[in-house]
Amino acid sequence: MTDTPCCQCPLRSLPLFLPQAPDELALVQSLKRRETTLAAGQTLIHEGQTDAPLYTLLSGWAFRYKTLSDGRRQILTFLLAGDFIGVQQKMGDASAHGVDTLTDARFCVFQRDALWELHRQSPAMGFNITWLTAHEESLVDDTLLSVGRRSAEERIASLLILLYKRAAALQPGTGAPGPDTGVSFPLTQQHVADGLGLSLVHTNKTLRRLERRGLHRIADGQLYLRDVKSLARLADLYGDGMPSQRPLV
Amino acid sequence: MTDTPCCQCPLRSLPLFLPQAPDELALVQSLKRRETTLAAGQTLIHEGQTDAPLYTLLSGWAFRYKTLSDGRRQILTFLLAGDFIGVQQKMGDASAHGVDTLTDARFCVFQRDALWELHRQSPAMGFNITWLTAHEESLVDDTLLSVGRRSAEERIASLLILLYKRAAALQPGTGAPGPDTGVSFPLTQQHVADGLGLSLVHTNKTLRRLERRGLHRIADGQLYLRDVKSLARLADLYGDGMPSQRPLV
DNA sequence: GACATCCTGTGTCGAAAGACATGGCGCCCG
DNA sequence: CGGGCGCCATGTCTTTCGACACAGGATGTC
Repeated sequence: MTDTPCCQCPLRSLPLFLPQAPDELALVQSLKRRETTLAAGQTLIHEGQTDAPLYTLLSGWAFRYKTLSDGRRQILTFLLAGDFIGVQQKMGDASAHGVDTLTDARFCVFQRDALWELHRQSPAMGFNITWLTAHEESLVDDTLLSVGRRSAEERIASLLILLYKRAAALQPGTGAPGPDTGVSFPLTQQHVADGLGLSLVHTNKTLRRLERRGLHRIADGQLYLRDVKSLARLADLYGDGMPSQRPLV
Repeated sequence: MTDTPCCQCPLRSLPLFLPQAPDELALVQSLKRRETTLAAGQTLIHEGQTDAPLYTLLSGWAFRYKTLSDGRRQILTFLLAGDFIGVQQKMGDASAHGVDTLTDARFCVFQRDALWELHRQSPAMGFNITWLTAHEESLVDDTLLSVGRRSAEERIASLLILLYKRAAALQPGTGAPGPDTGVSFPLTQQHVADGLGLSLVHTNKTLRRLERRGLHRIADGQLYLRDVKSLARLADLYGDGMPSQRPLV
């Protein structure tokens, strides 16, 4: 598979992403080093790695995580196409979190000083980076609320809805979450558990309970929300509509 | 109390903060609207508020939080002098969080479009904003690891160490955390509980247990770390030294 | 001074979630 | 084609943490 020029990036034609001015696109292109592909279950950035470059996730799923020394793992956020990776490790510092793939995934690789060059050469792109970073933080904020204050059922309901929305926004043609429109859902129950601060067993039992109550269904790597209303009520999410348009670097 | 020009801001003379070029300082000054003071326990930004301006916390303590509709509250991060507030709000719909003060606090108020103007007029300041936003996210990441995967004792040990370090870095003359050098600690046990996803009662009992074991002491609004080694081991923190230098907007 | 409020401290009890064990199913692979 | 492995499922038992109840000290206020 050969690299695609930024201006032909298939992501950019999705309605989820804001259009980019040609000169900004050229700037991004100039900072891009190459593309790279990783199989499912591989590590893109090791926890504690010092010299990780910047990436944009082009396709597939991944996740950021931290672990304790005895192996306990917390997934911080799930990464979908369009997510920008690596801003958090402050320049020259060790990356505080690891990044692993959930599926086969393709990444756009930027040179190390791209973060500064983007700011220097284009205030608009700098602003976009800030936007993406702040957005990413708000995802962590939401998860922290869940893990800190929601019950296991509520956490799972919340996760299913939020991931469904993000995945659907990347799947052109997926309309409102209906009982029979599925989105790709590559997480194992272990990932759900690690993302919500639950044990694997308890996650399994809770998922089964919700499924038996007819709230959702997971089969063949697809997630179906069979009763969004009930899920949203459970999660205490007054979730309006689809995520708003966002920049793409 | 009258406003202080940015160039005389007492924070800037602290070794914690990077020095700023004069023209950047002038830019920040030009976007500053005024200063404002809030008493302890007041709300600076309401959850769900859409048009909040940007702030820098000049002195005192505050915290960001989210609540569920039945009142359960999760504190996302604690804010200390130098923290920049409101980047997430500018992004529109998602994740409004509230900001309340813990102590009397003084804020620097910026006009609403300061975020964009900083990027536009100074790439270096834009980069600083990104840095601060990424840093803030890494604090939430740490908390999420705690709340998701650490036991109550471990969470509290971790919180005490991290807050101690942040507070000490703002208190010139505070050296290494010793058994008898205290830092200001204005949190009630309810705040600790809400920051760690614990109940008030369980927080109280856990704090008392650690205190009786001689790991720390809290008295008269001061926090003393009496056995940093043990605390760090408990928290699984390979905490090196003081926080590194950071920009100040 | 009587009272109200806020914060801390403790005890008992129950519920939610974790630990451990075991089994089944699909899949890959030698 | 049998064995190993990863993931899902479920039962039982234990632990952690939360809910409720109540008490005491400090502070503020009328």
